[in-house]
Formats: sequence, structure tokens, C-alpha cells
Amino acid sequence: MDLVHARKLVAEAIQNQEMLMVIGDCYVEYWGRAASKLPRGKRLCLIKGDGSFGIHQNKKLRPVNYMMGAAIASEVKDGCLLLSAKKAKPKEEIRVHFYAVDGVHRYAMDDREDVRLFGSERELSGQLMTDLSFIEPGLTPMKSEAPFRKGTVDILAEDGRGRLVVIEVKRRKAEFDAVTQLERYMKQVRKLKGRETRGLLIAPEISPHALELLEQSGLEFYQFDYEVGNPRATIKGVRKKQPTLSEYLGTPSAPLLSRGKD
Amino acid sequence: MDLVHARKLVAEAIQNQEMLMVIGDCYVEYWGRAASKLPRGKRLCLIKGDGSFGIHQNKKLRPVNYMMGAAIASEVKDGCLLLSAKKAKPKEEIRVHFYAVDGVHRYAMDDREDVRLFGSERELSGQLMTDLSFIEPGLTPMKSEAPFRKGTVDILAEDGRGRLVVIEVKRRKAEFDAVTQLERYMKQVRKLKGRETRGLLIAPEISPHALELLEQSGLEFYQFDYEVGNPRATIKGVRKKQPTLSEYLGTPSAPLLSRGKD
DNA sequence: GCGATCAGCGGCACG
DNA sequence: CGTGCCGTTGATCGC
Repeated sequence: MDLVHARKLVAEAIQNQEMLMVIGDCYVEYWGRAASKLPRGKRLCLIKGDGSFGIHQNKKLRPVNYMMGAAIASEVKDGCLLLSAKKAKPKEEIRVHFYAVDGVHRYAMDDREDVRLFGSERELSGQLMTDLSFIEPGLTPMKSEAPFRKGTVDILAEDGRGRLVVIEVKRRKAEFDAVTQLERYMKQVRKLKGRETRGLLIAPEISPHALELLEQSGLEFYQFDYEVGNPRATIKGVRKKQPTLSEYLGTPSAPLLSRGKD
Repeated sequence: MDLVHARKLVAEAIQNQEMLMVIGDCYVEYWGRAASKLPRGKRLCLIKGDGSFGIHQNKKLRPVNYMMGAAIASEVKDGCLLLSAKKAKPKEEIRVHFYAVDGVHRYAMDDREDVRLFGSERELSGQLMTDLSFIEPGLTPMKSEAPFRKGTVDILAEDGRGRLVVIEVKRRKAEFDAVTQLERYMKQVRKLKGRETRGLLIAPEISPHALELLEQSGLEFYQFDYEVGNPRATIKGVRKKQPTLSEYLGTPSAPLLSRGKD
């Protein structure tokens, strides 16, 4: 395809904030937060109306080079179509040299809708807020998304013996960071409130190493199952996992507690 | 565009592992790890040779729905072109209902090159390994990327007084995570090696909260500047941050003044 | 395969 | 603006 013509199409599409696809044999350089070079090959350059800019190879989900909110320029120079994306903060630049352009496609995208997602951590946390008693009788919610100076506690509650309970919820397997996060919150809450405080990690699963760390810190893990669907995610059950030896000797077993009827 | 014809193009492109772009008015549903619905609107469906599948709106960098390594199927049904992406583990599915197709574009992508990135944390860590003396005289590198049971220590070194030094390198501003990570490594190394051990965090910047946490744990922060370019990133300088008041008074383990504010 | 971590993380919500 | 943190995180590397 004629590069001058291609450039004209590109300029018009950007002007109109259309979605723009340029396919061709190109060489890409980037410098800014890091730097990179991508030797010649055929790729897709995808440019969106808000200045999102991405170079896609025919593999992987993510673009190999990208920029958000870019100022985009085009020119024909030295027998190449040069597309460049620039941003000031942080100072970054991508340059795409097209030696040949196989296709330019532009579309005005009429789209007034946004995606609706179900099963986010926030939603699960909200579900738990409505009823904590099936984790433990007498456990009552006080505040969700409680903001502290350093971070936000998912759920703040009080147990049957008047102790403060800090709850961290994870929508997937809990790892180290979940435990350290809870530890941080515990330190803050204990210092601030100055009363006896328990820490609960609630997740569908926990890694062995994370569980080890958790138990060393005197925190507790509860497993929960949930199901995502339309229009909401629903908690199916919560059970205490891997009871400590002393707890195990004290109580026969930790039964699975279900909410509602089956 | 005729949906039956569009479907033929789609099937051929997928068969040949070409890059495929379908643009049209569609409605998208997803369920799997979470669930989502995207009401009707015009979007791009981008399918790559390795089964990467993404629905792109005309904004943002990331696809609003996506799947990697998907098995893709197409059919014309109820006056719609239905594209579906499925995966077994975890069990997921995306369904895209195209009410109208504005364009189908397919390209065989001849690309044998991979991106070369400069300025990654690994590279910076490697640069530091070649000479640690400008952090502190007598500091000598022992091992980089030292694997432990729970994680990998960036750099293991020894200082002029024979103490073990655990170094964590960050390519960008250090936050809580960096400190807790270093703390974990410290615990392991102390236990394993059983000798006096220091912990150093090296980053271009550190957040005040992270610095506070770091100092409470008796760890040290060094700031470093670097420049990325081709073909490598280069360390420009390292300097120790202003000593803490407690260090200045000579009581690193038992501070006289309480620093906590929460 | 799982585990741990990095990423030019991106994106969001709250201060 | 920065700060923290979630994400259907994805991608990489080591065991």
C-alpha cells in the first residue's frame, strides 16, 4: 500500500478519534521508563480514540510495546511510514517504522456501554458484610473498606467476646502478600484501638508457606467457597481450615457451615 | 457484511493461525474466574495465532474481555455471528454475539523477532553485582539471584566486618511490598546462616510509609540513579539516605523516641 | 505442574 | 497529584 495514502488515513482516523489498525512490516523502538528494540517483523499497531497505543505481535495477550494517553504523530520519511507516540509524564516515546503497510483499517466506534463485572473482591467482601455469623456465631460486622493511614481494612468486626476482628478477604488463593498485608493492618489497628484484636484471612485457598507465616503471627485462616454468576456472586460456605493443635484437641471438628438452604 | 461470509473468513483465519480482527456491533458475556456482561456496542475482537482472544473497546489499553490459549469456535445462529472462546483450566468461556459485522481482516504475520528490553530489575541487579564498593567500601558480592525456600534474594553480599548482607533491588519506587519482602528474606537468611545479617533496600525512591516500616525493622535504604539506553542500563550513583535519628544517637535496636504515629 | 515475583505492570478509588 | 492495592492480573523463571 502506498505509504503517503496510508499516512493520510492514519491522520484522519486519529483526528476523528476512531479506532485505527495499521498492519505491516515494522521496526519498533521505545525509551522512557525502560528502553526496548523490536527488530523488523509484521505486527499490528492498534490505536484507540483515547490515545491508547499498542504494538501487537501475533501471540500473547498484551502488546509488546504500548502507551496510554499518547500524543500520536505520523510522517513519511526515508521510504518509511513513521508512527510515533509521545507522553510527557513520565517522558516516553515509541517509534514505529513501517517499511511496508499491508493494511490500514479505521472505524468510528459507537459504544456507550461499560462492562459489568461480578465476583470482584469488593463484591465478595460486601456479601460477607451482610452476615458474618456463619464464619463464627456472634461475629458482627462493624465497617467495610475501613480506611486507615496505611491501607484499607476489608472488614472490621467484633466477635462474641468483644474483641476487635480485622478481616482480609481474597478472591483467589492467598499468598505471602495477603498475610503481610493483614499483619500490617493488625499492627495499626492494635496501636490505634488499643484493645485485643484478632486477624482473619478469608480466601478460597491458601499456599502452605503463607499459612505457615500466618500461624506464626497468631492469625487465623478461613476457607470460603463462592460462585460467580449473574447478577451477583454468592458465598456458598465458610469453614475454618487446618485448626491449630490446641484448637483441634478442644473441639471435635470444624464442620462446614452453609448459609441459606441447599 | 454477510454473516455467513464473515464466518467463513473467521474459520479460515483461525485454521491458519492468522491474526484476525472482527469489528462489529456485539454483546459479550464471560464466565469463569469471574463473570461479566457487556451490553451491545461496537468493538474489535482481536484473535491471535496462539489463541489469545480479546475484546477491545475504543478506549484503554487492555481488552475488556480476554482469554489466553483459547479454543475458538464460530457459528451463525439466530441472525448473529457467534464467536466463542473456551478454556478448560480454569474452566472459562467468552461468548461474543455479533448482530452486525462491519469488517473482518486477517493477516498471516511473518515475525521471527522478539523484543529486547533494557533496564529490567534483573539487569540492574546484574550491574550492581559487578561492583558494590560504591555503595559502601568493603562490600563484596557473593551471589546474585540466590534461591531460598521461599523466594529469591536479589543479591547476597558480605560487608567489611564479615556480616552477611541481603540486598533487595527495585527498579522503581519502593513500596510496602519491597520492605516486607526484604523482611521475609532476612528472617530466612538469619535462621539458615545463623550469623549477623544486614538488610539493604536499593531503589530510585522510597515511599515515606515504606521507609518508616523499613527503619522499624532495622533495615537500610540506599537510593540509586540509573539510566536506561541501548544496549544496557547503567548505574549512575548510589547514596545512603540521611541516617535515622536513632542511628545517629547510636541506638539502632532500641530507639529512644517513638516514631510511630498510628 | 506449582510457586514466587516482576511488570515500562494498568486501572481504580480514596486521601 | 500521590498511595495503596486489586486484577478474570499476565508473563517469566526456577523448582
